[in-house]
Amino acid sequence: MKQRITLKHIAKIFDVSIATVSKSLNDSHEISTETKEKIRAYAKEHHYKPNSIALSLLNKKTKTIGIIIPNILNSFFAKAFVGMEKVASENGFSIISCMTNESYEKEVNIMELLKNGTLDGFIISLSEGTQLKQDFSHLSNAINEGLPIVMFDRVTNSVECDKVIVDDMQGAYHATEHLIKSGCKNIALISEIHKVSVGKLRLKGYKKALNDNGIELDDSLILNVHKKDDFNKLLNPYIKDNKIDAVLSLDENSAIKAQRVLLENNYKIPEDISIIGFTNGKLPRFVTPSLTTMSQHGRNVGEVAAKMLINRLNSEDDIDYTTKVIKTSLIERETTKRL
Amino acid sequence: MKQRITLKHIAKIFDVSIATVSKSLNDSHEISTETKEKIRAYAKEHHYKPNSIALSLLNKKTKTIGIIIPNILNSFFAKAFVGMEKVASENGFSIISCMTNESYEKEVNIMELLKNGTLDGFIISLSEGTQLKQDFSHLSNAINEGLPIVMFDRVTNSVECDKVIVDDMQGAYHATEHLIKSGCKNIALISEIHKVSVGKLRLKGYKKALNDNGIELDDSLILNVHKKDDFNKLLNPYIKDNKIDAVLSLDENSAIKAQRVLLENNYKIPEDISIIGFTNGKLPRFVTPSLTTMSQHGRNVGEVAAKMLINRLNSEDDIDYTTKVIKTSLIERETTKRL
DNA sequence: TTGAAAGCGCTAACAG
DNA sequence: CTGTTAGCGCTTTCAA
Repeated sequence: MKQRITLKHIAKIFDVSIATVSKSLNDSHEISTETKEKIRAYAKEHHYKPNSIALSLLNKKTKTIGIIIPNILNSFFAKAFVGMEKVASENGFSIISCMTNESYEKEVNIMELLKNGTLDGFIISLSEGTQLKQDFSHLSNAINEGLPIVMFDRVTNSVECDKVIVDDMQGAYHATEHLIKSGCKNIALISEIHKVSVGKLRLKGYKKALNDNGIELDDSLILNVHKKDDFNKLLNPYIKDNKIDAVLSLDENSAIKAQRVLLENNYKIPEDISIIGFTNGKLPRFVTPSLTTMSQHGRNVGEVAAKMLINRLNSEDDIDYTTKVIKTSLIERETTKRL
Repeated sequence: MKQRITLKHIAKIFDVSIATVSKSLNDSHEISTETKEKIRAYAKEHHYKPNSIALSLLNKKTKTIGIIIPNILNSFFAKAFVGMEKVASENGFSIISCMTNESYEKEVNIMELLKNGTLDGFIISLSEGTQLKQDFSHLSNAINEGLPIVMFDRVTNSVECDKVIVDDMQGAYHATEHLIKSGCKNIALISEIHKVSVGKLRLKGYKKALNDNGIELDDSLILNVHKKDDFNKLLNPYIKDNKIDAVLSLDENSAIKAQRVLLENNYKIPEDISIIGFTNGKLPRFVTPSLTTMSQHGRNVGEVAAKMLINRLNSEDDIDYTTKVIKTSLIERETTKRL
């Protein structure tokens, strides 16, 4: 195992000072072309690489950003992550990533751990636990300590910072209206995410769409479910009495689960029952019949978030905080009737 | 924005030396309880955090590992990533992650970039480009420079290092034999990954299983496809003449794509045609009929890989390189007949 | 054109 | 018990 080569090594070789070597490698005009060339040649040949830890210590900048997401197995977050990684790497930033698994404690611990000088800033989507607890001091502390934060998707008004969100309410409104226009009147709403901000906003959009279209809200059609719930049992009451003609799912999984149950009960989709889901991963595309979904453009969300943070980090002066809204779009597939 | 608080600050406050403060906070017995307590109290109150960049420079250890994967949107890699993140965080390591998008150049660039002192070691699954080019010098260089590497899943014999692999050949063998035992004789093999090591191994397992069971290999049943290929066209010749009674897919997507086409052509699954796929993400579970797959236990692979690297980093003396093999297991669902 | 010195934040050996 | 010093690898005055 070779020792990593440092300025000191090179200095010794040529019997010059460390400063001379440093300046040579930085192509300073202070140094004679001759020395510069021999030093640079040597450095190249021996694959000299500046130690970025030393540089970080000196510059108080690490060119690294922390990305904190609830769960990378969720395809929206995965896509957002891909977008961030792309933008970061294009701009010479590295990414340190962590998953909270929806836990407030993990989120706080991670942030405490990473507020140790290794990062220039954070991009975060709040954990469910945090949105329940409504305690954001770990975030505001970070900002106070000079670590800028960009929040995306799951955000809070209680912290002032840059944000990238999806037009959740508008998206759900649009989806609901689409179902109504295609003739559906009894639209069940299924959600695994009623506890987080985006879930609440989407619910609002659903209600508003019903209202605007003169359909009375039937609370019994709103199903707040849990990941492990048995969809068969859940949906049975609605299926038996033909109570519903459409399902709007607010999260990634429940649309697919509902679809399975409906198919098993020999419903024709979309003739008998239409379905629209949120989050446009592989699942909706490959399922049979393929699922109409609201795309949240995860990759785009990620790109924008990373750009916002990097802009702030690269700029000298303070920039006003802004919130960018990414438009959702309805991807029509086979679980909805054509208008 | 508050300045980050340093030992120097605290030293000035109490008019003691920096060393005293350092020792106090490290609970050195050299310091009087009195001073120790007042200094620690102050530090706590003001949320003092040691600057880990400075510590890294001093210790020449960053407690950070780099994870390089082809693509996080692949659910095997995503699961492996989750496993690594878990183990790393349990052991106080941070993770810097990058995606190569299957590109050799990106892989090399990333590694060059990260060989700058920010990392203690790498965990990598080779990009398709690298496996095609068969140039691994960026990896062996890293090892020579004292950066240990653990390779997982897509590995190469050309580099000596720790490895975690899946028993790909055995897995494919098992899957093929399962199909044979359930009465299938004409088993089409579809693969998007014929260019990478694991794809080749799985192909071997398929061939061996046929051979061991007295079925002659029919090369025309081996379909090397590309992501964007139209599966309808691809499968048509086989479907038309009833040439196949089973499909074994070696990658994550093609099983599902094949299933779609077969369903559209009114085949009964598994009665007419059985299907087995590789990689056990959400897709196979939620699809109708649900898909029998070989699970590669991605999370487990990731955990083991991270443990291997961390063990090596934490241990003083050299450890012999080892290769761990994670067993695949067949998850029987609805696309195969019960034996 | 080159070098000496200071400093980024911290620890550790050694002195006092 | 406390402080001084040196040093991790690097850049940047300032002096020679």
